Amino acid sequence: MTGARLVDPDEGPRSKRGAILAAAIEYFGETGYENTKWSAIAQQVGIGQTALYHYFESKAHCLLTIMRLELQRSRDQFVEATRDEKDPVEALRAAVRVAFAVSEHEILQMRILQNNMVLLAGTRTSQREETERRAARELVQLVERDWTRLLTQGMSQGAFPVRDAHTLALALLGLIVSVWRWYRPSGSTPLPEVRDLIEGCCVRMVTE
Amino acid sequence: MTGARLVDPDEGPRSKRGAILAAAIEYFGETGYENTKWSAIAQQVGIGQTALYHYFESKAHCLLTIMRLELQRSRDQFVEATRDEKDPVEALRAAVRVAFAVSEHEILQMRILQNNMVLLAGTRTSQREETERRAARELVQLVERDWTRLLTQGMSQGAFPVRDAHTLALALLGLIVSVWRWYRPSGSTPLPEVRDLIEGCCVRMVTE
DNA sequence: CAGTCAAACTGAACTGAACTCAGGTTGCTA
DNA sequence: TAGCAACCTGAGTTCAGTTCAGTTTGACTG
Repeated sequence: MTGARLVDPDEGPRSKRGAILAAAIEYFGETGYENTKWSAIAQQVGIGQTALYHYFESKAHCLLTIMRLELQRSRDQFVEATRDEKDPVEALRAAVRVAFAVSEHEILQMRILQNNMVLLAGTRTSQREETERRAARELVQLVERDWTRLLTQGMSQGAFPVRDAHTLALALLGLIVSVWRWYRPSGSTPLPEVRDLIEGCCVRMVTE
Repeated sequence: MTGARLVDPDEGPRSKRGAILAAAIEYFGETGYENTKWSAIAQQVGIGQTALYHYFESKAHCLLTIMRLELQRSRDQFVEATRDEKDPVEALRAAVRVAFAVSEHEILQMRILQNNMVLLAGTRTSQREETERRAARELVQLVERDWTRLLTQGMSQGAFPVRDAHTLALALLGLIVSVWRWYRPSGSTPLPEVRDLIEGCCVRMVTE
């Protein structure tokens, strides 16, 4: 476990960093990043707007932190779920299932991640923002490599027909994360049902 | 053909609306919506910033127009490509192929659409923005219904195993449009290759 | 070919949300 | 109980998007 909790271990006892992140996840996830006022988060936490700058360099820095934390968490989960699974098909199934084993807060974080992916492309002007951005980008590439490796291993073992593993990995990832664009806990299809359908799709996409 | 050209038929001969849309697609697509200054588009077109407001109520109104136009165009293409195709599998293949039969400018528009989908969720305060937003949302729902119908028909004909057609349609759509998040014409994998891979994935997802 | 009018445009001023500044307060540690 | 780092604040700044109050352009009419 690399560790991706909202509460950093090395922060003071009266720090509101965790509370700010929690409030930001709520607002950014429900209302959207552009649509939520930075000051609304301050109000929710019960501090003045300017106090936010004690913890984050900017609104974007906060967003990037949320995205990086979620990437870290989901990657850790992937690694743990697939580590000692020898059978490629079972490894793939485990990877998909763990991607959908999320709390309501984590659903919001995935949504935030998907809706603001574009932020990871261009470089940031401020120091700490750029650091978070690079870390997040790095994690995205790691995740892509993880999935690609899972596929190449399956192909070399003969479990999957040989195809462009990297592009196929991007396709699998695209399919899985696209769910967070439309899925709502209040919706008509429960998550386990979605999960099972997507799991089947992923397996069929790769095998045969 | 419903018609989704950049140049509206009922606009004056010295109108710069088309030029503004073209410039906006370039900037929003390459640099991102938030990252491009509204005034940069004015400069590109060769007018003052305030002249933009003669054509669009706001920067967001321009963006929503671009998104609506692209939705309209791609839906028209889908309808035309699948209209008189009886075989469900062939209809599916045709739908996927036409989704990837796009110009470079249309690739940018698809990217813009994907990166700003979140805008279609919340209501807009200004009149014309809200009109465009509703039109775009309506089109999204039509597209989802088109794909769902394609699947239900295939299922009732026994060409596809019976599954939750709507969720499966969302999955197919998610898979296809996710390509525009990472695909670059300058990248290593050419679009026809991507198209063939995705086409195969879609067919395998749905059949068997 | 002068007059008219709507379309097209402009510079200056306004707005609001993100952010900076110049300090003030709190409570843990020694 | 003194020091000091973490934590916080109100007042002010910035800047992109937007509004305002007109001015220019050119197609069409009489």
